[in-house]
Parts: sequence; C-alpha cells; structure tokens
Amino acid sequence: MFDKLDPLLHSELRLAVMSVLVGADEADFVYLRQQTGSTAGNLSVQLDKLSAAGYITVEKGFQGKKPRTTCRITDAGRSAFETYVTALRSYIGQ
Amino acid sequence: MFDKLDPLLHSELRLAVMSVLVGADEADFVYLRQQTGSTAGNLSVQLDKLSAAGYITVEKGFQGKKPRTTCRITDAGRSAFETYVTALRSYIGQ
DNA sequence: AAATTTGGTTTATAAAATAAACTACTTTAT
DNA sequence: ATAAAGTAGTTTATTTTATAAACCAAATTT
Repeated sequence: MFDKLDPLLHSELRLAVMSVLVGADEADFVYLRQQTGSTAGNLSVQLDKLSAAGYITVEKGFQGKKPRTTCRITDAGRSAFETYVTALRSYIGQ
Repeated sequence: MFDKLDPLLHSELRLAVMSVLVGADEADFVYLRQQTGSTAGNLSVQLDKLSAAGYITVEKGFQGKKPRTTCRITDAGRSAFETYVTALRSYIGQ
C-alpha cells in the first residue's frame, strides 16, 4: 500500500540538501547553509550522514586561505532521491 | 527557498494514517493497522499525537463486545495535509 | 594585539520513532 | 468450568534523530 520512505532522505534538512544538489551538481557548505537556512552544526552532522550513506561526496579544500567544503551528489544519491520521490507519491498522490 | 515541513505530518506512519483518512473519512484502528503495516503500539502513539494536534478525532466505542476505535480527519487535519503536500513540492518539484 | 568573523566540528540535550511488555477483555478448546 | 489463545489496544522503555549550544582554529578587522 505505502512504499517505505528512505529514512536518510526523510529528514527536512537532508532532503533540502539533496534537493539543492540534485539541481546544482556542486555546492559548498556556505551556500548550502544559505539555501537551507540551517545552523552550521546541524548541516555538518547531516552532511556526514549523507556522505556516510554514499549519497554525496564531501571534499575539503581551501579557497585562498579559507577552508572550503564542496559537496556533490553521487549516482547512488540521485537514484535514492528519485526512489524517495516516487515512494512519497504513494502517500500524497500525483 | 524551502517551505517548512509540519513535523507532525513529516513522519512516515502519521503521514500514512492521514493519507488513508483523507480518502476514507472514517477508519478504525484495525483497518489503519492493516493499511499501514504498523505495530499496534506505534499506531496507538501516533494516533494520540494526531488527535492532540486536532488533525483527527478518535472515538472509542464497541462493536458487539469488542472495543472499536474509529478515526476521522478534521477540517484542520485536511488543511494541514494540503499545506504539507504543497510544502513538499518545494523539495521534490512538480 | 585584541576583538570579531569565518568555516566549520564536537558534544549535549530534547524530541521522535519503535519495540517490547503489559492490560483487559473475548473466544475457543478441553 | 477452566485453561489457552486471540483481539484490541495502552504503557513503558529503548534506540535513533534532530537540533542547539559550545567549542576550535585560522583569518580578518579595528
């Protein structure tokens, strides 16, 4: 009847992050923070989880002298996102 | 950018319950359990929360000698569900 | 050189989800 | 008549999550 919702994606902040990355293909920590309106702490934790799941890659480097964390969605992440969206439709229709 | 997701509805089981009730207008505990595949304990807790929020009404009665719990969605519940679905679209498109 | 800002991480706390155990009966079998 | 099993739930305990608060290191500003 109802499809199971991937618990990793069924989280407001992680879903927002994935939503940005699905359409951006690369986004840094600061940009994600702005787009999602989250706190840095929460974002840091949720990026770790998405990364541990293999849904995104997190690359730490520098831009000049400032640290810069760049995130990208993986194929597995893109696919999980699509599956999640399909599953959601069993709850909300359309 | 992203709409806030009502935390009361952003729960797999509560969303499933609301999804059933939106289309059924009345459903008892046993039916909800069957449709959602949840355990009785979890369903009991989540029905309480939806009820406390005013999203559903829970009526306890008897059918013959057996207890029977009947749930219905309220106008507030229907409206919250619609708002939630709209908010979700800011994350998943369409 | 002290204070502030930037870009985060770590740790602590609050809230949720879930399972397991329990209650109160009813029905069935012995 | 009574023990065993089933039904319809609730309560309590445990695990997992989400979130905020505190912290850190380096850079920038005053």
